[in-house]
Amino acid sequence: MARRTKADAKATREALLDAAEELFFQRGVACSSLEQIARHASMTRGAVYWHFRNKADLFTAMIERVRMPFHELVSEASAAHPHTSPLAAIQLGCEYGFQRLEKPRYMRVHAIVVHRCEVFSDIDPREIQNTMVRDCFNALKDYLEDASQQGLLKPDIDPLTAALLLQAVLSGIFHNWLRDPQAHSIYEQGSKLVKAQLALISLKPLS
Amino acid sequence: MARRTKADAKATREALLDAAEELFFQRGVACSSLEQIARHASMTRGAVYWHFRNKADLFTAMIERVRMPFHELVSEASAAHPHTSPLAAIQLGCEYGFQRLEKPRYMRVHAIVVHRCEVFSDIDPREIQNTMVRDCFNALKDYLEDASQQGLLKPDIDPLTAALLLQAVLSGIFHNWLRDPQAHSIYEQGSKLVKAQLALISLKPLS
DNA sequence: GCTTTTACATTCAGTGTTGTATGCAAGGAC
DNA sequence: GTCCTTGCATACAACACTGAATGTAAAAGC
Repeated sequence: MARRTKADAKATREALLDAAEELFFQRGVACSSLEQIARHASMTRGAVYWHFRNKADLFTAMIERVRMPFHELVSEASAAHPHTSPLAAIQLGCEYGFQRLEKPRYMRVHAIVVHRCEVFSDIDPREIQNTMVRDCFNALKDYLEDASQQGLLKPDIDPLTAALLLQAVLSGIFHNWLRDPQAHSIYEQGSKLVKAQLALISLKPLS
Repeated sequence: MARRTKADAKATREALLDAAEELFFQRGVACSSLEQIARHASMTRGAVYWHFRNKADLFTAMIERVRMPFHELVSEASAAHPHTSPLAAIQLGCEYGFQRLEKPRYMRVHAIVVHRCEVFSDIDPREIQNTMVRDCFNALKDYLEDASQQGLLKPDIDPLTAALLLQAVLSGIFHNWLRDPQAHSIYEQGSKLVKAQLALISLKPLS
C-alpha cells in the first residue's frame, strides 16, 4: 500500500490512539488485542508496532493526551474570573475540571484508567491516579491555608482537615460519576456538592 | 492421588479461593491464569474446574466471602453500643467498616475489585461497586433523615445533600486508602475524617 | 533522478490459555 | 463387601496473542 506523508503518519498515530481509546473503553485493556485496535483504525498491527513499542507504550501515550494538573485548571479559570478568593478559586477550578471530564475523550480515558485496566507489564494505574490525586490535594491545601490565613474558614476546622475532606469529596464525586457517567452530569452534581462542602467550612456565605 | 473427604474438598475450595486472592492481588486478574492459581494452591487446574465453572465463577465466589452491607455493620455496632443517635450510628458503622477493611482478606479483595480487575466475560466490577455504594448511600440517607427529623442537623443543610456529601467523603477515604494501603490506617484516618464531616453538619457537638 | 528512509503490510514461530474429555483411586451409602 | 459417586489429575485440541522478521512502495533528501 501507499506510503503516507509525515502529516498522514501523525494522523495514523492519532487514529490508532483513538481506536485504542474506544476499544479499551468498551472491552477493557486486557481484552483488547493490538490486532483489534489496528483493525478498528483500519490499519494492521504493523502500524501499531511502528508508532509504539508495545501495548504499554500505546497505553501511556493515550494517557498523555488527557493530563490536566489542578493548578492549570485554576489558572485557566482565574484568567476568565480574576481577583477571586481562594475558596472561589477552588470552586472554579473544580467546575473547569468537571467540564473537561464531561468531554468524551477525558471521560473515556479516565474510565479506562480507573475501571478498565489493571497492572500489566510495567504499568500500574494506581501510580497514575496517585500523581493526579497528590497534585490535586497539594493545590487544595495551598488554597485552604491561604483561606485560613485570610480568616475565611470557620475557626473550628483546620485547613489540613478541610483539605483532606474536600479532596475526599472530590474523589468521591469523581468515582461515583465514573462508575456510571450516563446517570448524571458530573458538572452539575459536582459543582453543587463542592459548593455545599465549601459552604460548610467557610465562615461567610460564598459570593 | 487420593480422593479427599467432604471436609477436605471444602478446604480445597477455600485454598483455591485464597490462592486466587493472592495472585489476583499481586499480578491482577487478567494476568493470573487458572493454572497459576491452581499451582499456588498446590493443586491442578482440574480442581479449579471441579469447584468453579470458569474464572468468572471463581471471581464471584471470591467476592462473596467479603460482603458487608452497611446496615449489618451498624447493627453489629449498635449491639455493642445501644441507644445511640443516628449520627453516632453512622460514625460507629463507618468505624466498624474501616476496621474490617484493614483485615488482609477484605483489603485484598476490595483492592482487586477496584484496581486489579477489568470487565471480563460477564463480570463488570463497576456493578459490584455500584451495589455496595447504593446500599451504603441508602443507609446514610435513612440515618440522616432521622437525624434531620430529630433536629440534629444544621438548618442550612438538607439531609439529602448531607448524605451525598458524606457518601462522597466515604468513597474518597476508601479510594485514597486503597490506592496505597500501606501509607496510612484507614481506621484512624477514616474515623477522623468522618467525625470531622459529621461535626460540620451537626447542630451540636457529637458526644 | 537517484538513493535512502519512512510507514506501514504480511508472514511466521513460539507461547500461553481455555475448555473439555478422560482416567482413577478413594469415599460413602447400603 | 459392593457399587456408584466424588474429587481431583492428566492429556488434548483449539485458539489467540505477541514480537520479530521480512517485504515494499512511496516520500524525502540531495
